[in-house]
Amino acid sequence: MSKCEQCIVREFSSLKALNKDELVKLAGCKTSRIIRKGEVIFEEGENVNGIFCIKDGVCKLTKLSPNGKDHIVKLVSKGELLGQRSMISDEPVNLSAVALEDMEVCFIPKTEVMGFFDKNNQFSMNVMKTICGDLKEADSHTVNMAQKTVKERLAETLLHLHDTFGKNEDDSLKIQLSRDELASMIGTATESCIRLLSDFNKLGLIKLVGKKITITDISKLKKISE
Amino acid sequence: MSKCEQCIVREFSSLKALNKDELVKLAGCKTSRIIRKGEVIFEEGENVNGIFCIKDGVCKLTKLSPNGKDHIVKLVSKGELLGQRSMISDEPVNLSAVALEDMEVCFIPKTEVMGFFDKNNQFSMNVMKTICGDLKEADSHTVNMAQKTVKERLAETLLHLHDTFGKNEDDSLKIQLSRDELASMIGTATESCIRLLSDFNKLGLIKLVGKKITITDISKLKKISE
DNA sequence: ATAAAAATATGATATATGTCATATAAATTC
DNA sequence: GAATTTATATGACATATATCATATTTTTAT
Repeated sequence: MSKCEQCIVREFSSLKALNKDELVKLAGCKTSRIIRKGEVIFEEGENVNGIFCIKDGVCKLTKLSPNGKDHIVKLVSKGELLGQRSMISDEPVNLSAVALEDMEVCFIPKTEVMGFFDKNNQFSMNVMKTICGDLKEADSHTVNMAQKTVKERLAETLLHLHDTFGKNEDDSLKIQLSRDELASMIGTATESCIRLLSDFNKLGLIKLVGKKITITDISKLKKISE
Repeated sequence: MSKCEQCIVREFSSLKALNKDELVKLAGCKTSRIIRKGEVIFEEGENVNGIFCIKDGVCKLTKLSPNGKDHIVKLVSKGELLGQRSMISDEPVNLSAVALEDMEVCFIPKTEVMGFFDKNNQFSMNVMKTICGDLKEADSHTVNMAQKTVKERLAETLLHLHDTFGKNEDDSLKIQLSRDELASMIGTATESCIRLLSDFNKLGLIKLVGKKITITDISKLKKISE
């Protein structure tokens, strides 16, 4: 069992507030897991009873709509925590988590986290601020979905992927989503998504090579995203 | 200055965790305000520096979209608190609050609330649970906006208004929204909203008398909302 | 009470987006 | 490495929704 004290990603999450003793205690009760691309970490409605700390990799948080389509609510990556809302609400998770790449995640049981929560004020404050940030973002998403066109949402999403995950040496977006996944992030049909990508390509805003997307004109994309 | 101890609505919010001493202290620093229908409580981007406790009335929380349209993110009524997220994030508010009816609200300065927050565990836990509930709801809204049709969203919203605010003696919805406001809740053009209401009316799902809306077939509406 | 303004309603039309069909390209399996 | 499956791409068409125009009703102001 690796030590949490020496884990770098801890510094990126609420867990950075924990002191040495707490980290030792944490290391003693956490369990580590390798999750392959496409595997499910947890499913909507499940009782998770703890939180996951992402040591490496990226996953999507999805919610099933009554029309049978999955909607990607959020992408979560290295250093972030999963399942905090559900733990605090004391409810099953409302979203599913599925790995977009091979991942390494640690599971921390609820009892342990709640202990830190009670005793370490900075930790609980960090968690709260994270959740408040998520709420602000979620409201903003709702408005985007309700008021923007698919084209605007696609432009915005491409820029968001660029800003959040960066690019490879060849300038293509580091995060690789299928057209289907991209469509389910912006809330449209896969074909519509493909068509608009193709339009952006013809307009010289992006370059498509196989599955790779390269943004070639950020400012015009920004203009389109409004 | 009225006493918080005797205020009934306190029981409906996170404030119910406060003890007698805390309530006396609260009563000493809170300020009460009457807000007329249509008046703004706070505006997106403003520094609010405290929270509002709604003693009476209902308001809408809106966010301006880049297309110039306001989107109604949430309706908030008697007994609920406003501005919690902003206070915890230590950021300007991300939503505007506008009264839908005449209201009575109390303002509690941030310093005071944060004091309770630090010392009263139950209070901070209540606030967190509220915000977690908001987040769950917001994610669900996002998915609805992204995946459901306008018709489905209208049906769902009517049912939600019915469940949340109840009905008058004549069975019409207690909460009165203009067609414009209803449209800005479901994220559509005012004309589309009016047209669909008219369709629902012709199908016998609702009854329209002036501004009043009466739901006459809940189960069919539920079916439409999916 | 009357005039003016705003809200509601409906028609006509344009546009965005979804759906279904089919072709091609890429990835996976045997 | 060929065969099969899956993902991407594009066309044709249907449908949902937005926009603009105009009529009617309701509310507000004088």
